[in-house]
Amino acid sequence: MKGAAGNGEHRRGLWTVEEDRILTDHVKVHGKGKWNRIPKLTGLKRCGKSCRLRWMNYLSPGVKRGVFSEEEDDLIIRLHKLLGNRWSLIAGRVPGRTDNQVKNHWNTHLSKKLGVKQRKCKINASSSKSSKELGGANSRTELKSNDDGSISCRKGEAEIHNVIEDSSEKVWETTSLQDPVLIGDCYDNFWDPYLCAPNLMEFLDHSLDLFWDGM
DNA sequence: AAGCGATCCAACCGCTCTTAA
DNA sequence: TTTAAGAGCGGTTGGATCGCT
Repeated sequence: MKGAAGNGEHRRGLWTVEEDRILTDHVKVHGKGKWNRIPKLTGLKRCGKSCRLRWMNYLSPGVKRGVFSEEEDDLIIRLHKLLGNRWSLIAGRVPGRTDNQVKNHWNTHLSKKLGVKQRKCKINASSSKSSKELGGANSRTELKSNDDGSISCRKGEAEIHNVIEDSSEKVWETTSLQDPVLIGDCYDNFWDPYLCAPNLMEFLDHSLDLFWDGM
């Protein structure tokens, strides 16, 4: 690994069972947040950022582990086509999966499966470098399509959100009249129309069509 | 069994955004 | 309005494991 964190003050590398236990116990008692205070309060020799990442990507009870299902793959591929490398947004629509998981899965499996060339998203709206190059906050609202078909920018993030949410609502309206058909190992207490609607991909395709028509 | 390259994925970094004082 | 701290994001790295020779 690289860089400034290796100053001897904080441990790096894989987390031990004991460290996991300490962090889990702390979050159970105090809740999430104030990550930078956790090392002081618990004695963990990890930086706050590392604690947050470990909780979000591994220890949080909502995190699903194991292989990705066909449905998840399909959903990720479609969302990536719409959103590009907006991993957190994509992960937000894939229940139980974190942005890191989705990103890794895309880079190691799906991009190969689709034959997508690895290339950087030059106008990725959340990319620190690109937003700097494009000059600040407005860069989030100007989009254009990439060679690989993904959208980099043109509509604002909120609008993209709206398209996804609209689609979600339509799926919900329709499917709530039916008995849910759970695909794969859906979570207890979690029901996501994207995963459960029989025709969910048609809805998503339709919403994508509407999205493109409006551009 | 040993060596070695390929693959996977957890973890880190640098940066921006958000929020509270 | 400014500023500092906290939170979050995407890109990248490197250690562990796998599979082939």
